[in-house]
Amino acid sequence: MEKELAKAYDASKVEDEIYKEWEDSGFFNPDNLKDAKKPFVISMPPPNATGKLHIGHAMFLTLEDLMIRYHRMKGDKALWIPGTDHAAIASNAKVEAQLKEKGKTKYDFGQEKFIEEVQNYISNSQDTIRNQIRKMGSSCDWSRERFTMDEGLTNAVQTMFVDMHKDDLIYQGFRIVNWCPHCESTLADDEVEHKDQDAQLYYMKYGPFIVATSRPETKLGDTGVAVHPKDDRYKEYVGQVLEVDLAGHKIKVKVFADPEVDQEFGSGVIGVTPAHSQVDYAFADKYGLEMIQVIDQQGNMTKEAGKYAGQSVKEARKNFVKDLEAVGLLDKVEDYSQATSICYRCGAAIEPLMSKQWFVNVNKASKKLGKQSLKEKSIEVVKNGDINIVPDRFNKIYFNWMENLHDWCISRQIWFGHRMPVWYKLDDKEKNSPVVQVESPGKDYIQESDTLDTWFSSSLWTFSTLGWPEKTKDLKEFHPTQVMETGYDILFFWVARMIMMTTYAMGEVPFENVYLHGLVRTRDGSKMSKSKPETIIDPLDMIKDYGTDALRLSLLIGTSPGNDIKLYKEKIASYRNFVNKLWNVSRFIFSTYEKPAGYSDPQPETAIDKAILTLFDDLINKTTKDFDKFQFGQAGDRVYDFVWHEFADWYLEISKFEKTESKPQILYYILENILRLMHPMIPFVTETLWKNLDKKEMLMIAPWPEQGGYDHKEELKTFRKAKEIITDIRNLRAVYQVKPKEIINAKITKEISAEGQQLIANLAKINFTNDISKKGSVSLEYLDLALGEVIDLDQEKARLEKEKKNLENYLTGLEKKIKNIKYLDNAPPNIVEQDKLRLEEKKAEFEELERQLDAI
RNA sequence: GGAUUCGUAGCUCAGCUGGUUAGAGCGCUAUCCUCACACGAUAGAAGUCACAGGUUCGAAUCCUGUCGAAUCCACCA
Repeated sequence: MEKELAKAYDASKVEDEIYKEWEDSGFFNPDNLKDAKKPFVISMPPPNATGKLHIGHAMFLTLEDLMIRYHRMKGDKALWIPGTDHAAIASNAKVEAQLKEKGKTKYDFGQEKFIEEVQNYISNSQDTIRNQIRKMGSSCDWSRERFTMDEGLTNAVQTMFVDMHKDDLIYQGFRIVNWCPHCESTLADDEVEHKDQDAQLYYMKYGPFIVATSRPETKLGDTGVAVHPKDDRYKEYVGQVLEVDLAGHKIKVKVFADPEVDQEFGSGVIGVTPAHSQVDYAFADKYGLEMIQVIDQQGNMTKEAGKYAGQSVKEARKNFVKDLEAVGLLDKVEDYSQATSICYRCGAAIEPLMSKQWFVNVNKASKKLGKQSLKEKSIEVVKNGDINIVPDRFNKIYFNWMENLHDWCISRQIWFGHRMPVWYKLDDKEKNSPVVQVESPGKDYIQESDTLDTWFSSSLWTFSTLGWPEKTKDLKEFHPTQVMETGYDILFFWVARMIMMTTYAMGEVPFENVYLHGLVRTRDGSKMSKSKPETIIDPLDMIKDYGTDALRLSLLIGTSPGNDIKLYKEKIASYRNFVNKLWNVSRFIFSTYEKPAGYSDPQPETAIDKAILTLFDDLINKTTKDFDKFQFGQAGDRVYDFVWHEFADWYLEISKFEKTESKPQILYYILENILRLMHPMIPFVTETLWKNLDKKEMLMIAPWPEQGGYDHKEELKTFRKAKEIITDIRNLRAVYQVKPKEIINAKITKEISAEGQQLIANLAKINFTNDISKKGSVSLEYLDLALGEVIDLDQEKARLEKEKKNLENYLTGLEKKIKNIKYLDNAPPNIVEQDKLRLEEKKAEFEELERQLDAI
């Protein structure tokens, strides 16, 4: 023992120092784990380099660090690769917002200068984030840290693009895409959110029809009218081309019949606007309709919109409706709830627009994928078990999404992001003849100004971080990775795309297991949001107040894979209390006993010794199994219970009077192995306490505990029985308000071992004597207790009667069960055996109760 | 319109392939500043496991339906 331990554990005093020792040791880097062979690799989901960590990050850092530390202790070559994501759209938006505060826009800077601004901003955020990851105790390999826009990863992105283009899996296409007028960029289908909004449905007179629409202004670009083939109301018009006058704006529409049309909705007539609706575009394709674009990329009306040209969509709608009304073309307006598309980043309404973009073809068979498409391959590797998703209900969700996947639009019109390796001749204004290669083809070429979807680069994350496309040693040794741990909210955005891109590029899966955690929510179950700052739990504040270990436990215990958790201060505080309990257990052991020689193989002497070692063996076994099955919450719960309610509450208390040579051995043995078992969950306090064991090596690389081979079932039973008797006596004391210090006389009425007597005497404050006064005495199984004058015999009788009744009911049920022939025929023998034993035990208890009642 | 999850003590949740009289933490009640810990100790109260059926010797656990909460997917003008 070097120094006295403080009365209470102060996390803030030790955590930074301990982290530095870990980091300096070099063991975060698996190359320094000398005897380790089997790789265990996790690629850290790279946080967006846009600000600071939130509680969701704390969640994944806790879970991933737990797995990494567990495997490192098990002797695996544990590698956790950290990194950050450039988060193209988010970074652009953040910096643009900052500029706006200064009254400027990105156009004041120009693309080059603006990108510099973004880079400055990102590099600041990265520093913050690195420190915060350290604060959580994360044992990741900083020497391998990557950034989605560093040189290596940029090379990977461009190489991938060129490869896929060669294989026709990336192509340029002119079609309807999701356009966010606020971000001024395209979005992928899954970056669009659908929300029901209160809207108006306008019924307008439209030639011979009435057409219902929520967006009247788009009707200016109509080129078709769709009705149902069986709708007799409109039969005569099908096949005709009509000229329709919309308050002075003339359009030509071709009438056609299609079974897709719902006769019940609106008027049963659809005005078809191919340039501004996905559905209508499909119609146009099928029936050969013209396309007229009436809305531009800023969300304003084009010159095709006639007198409304230049107006915003909103203005145009108002004015157009007014005009319709003026000439009596507006039939009626109804309120209804409309499923509107909004941008998942900024919340602006999405405009479906025609545009030339780059796409990943998910349906085209590829030689590289054994003649399967990206989609088919991605489904296959999950179906055949190459990838295991935890919890498995997400399999279904994954398959459903994959099966319905459309081509992925990967080009974005924002300035900051990966430039595409695409070049056009200077005079190719329409961008019709792209040259796809990493290097510029020559001076008379300019590079495509669009950038790539952020998820394109992150989908390469597991292998680009290991050096791909170079054939590096790391790539060979550490890919595929073992676990991808992330939130279920990015299953599609990220996990699915990693599977798609990695199976193509590497011919293998990116990871063997996917562990999906839930979202951290507020106490009432709502999402923590920036608009309600009081609901946000800042991990750094919690670390300051309660320590990192307490925060980590609060994110582990009581959680299960895929399920959301509610987090609040009181919860974290209760785990702070646990950490302090562990601290004081250790403090007691260290200050009471010198470290005994040879304690790693303790020799139990008493029944209690044997019982606690048996329980502890079981704990080691179950914790290991739970970790292997990703049941971290359960593992935490179990260890918590053992430490507090078996080891501290009973064994430690017993060691205070049952003085044997075995005690210091066993106390040190169990304590040391508790520190090992709990290290992956609460690394700081365990490593700090470990120092008092004077070990050569740090706990972080100490071997994972193995069972000691203690299996003393009889002694365990004795221990349980003793606890029961002691609790019963304590209960009586409480009921009759015997002073805690007062010693009760008792006579033994059945055989009871000397060890048992000692336990009862000390823990229930009993003095054994044959001379107890009959008055005010009560009989308990094994004992007659004299409770002095305090006892109320009537009250005691009533208490016992109640207990007897309970037991009687239970016994009746059990007896009936055991006599049931069907039960005997069907139940497994061990269950029957168990029940018979229980029946005997309870019968004995019942008889004892009767005896006690007679005595009163 | 498809799909999923959840509904267990006042609150937050465990309970994995059906087998003790259903558990924990917080809160609550009572007694204690007992020589590791008041971030503590001891004892206790508290649940028809949403509801209704079914399968089974046996159901909180499996199946069906109902009600309630939430989430995801989807091109309803």
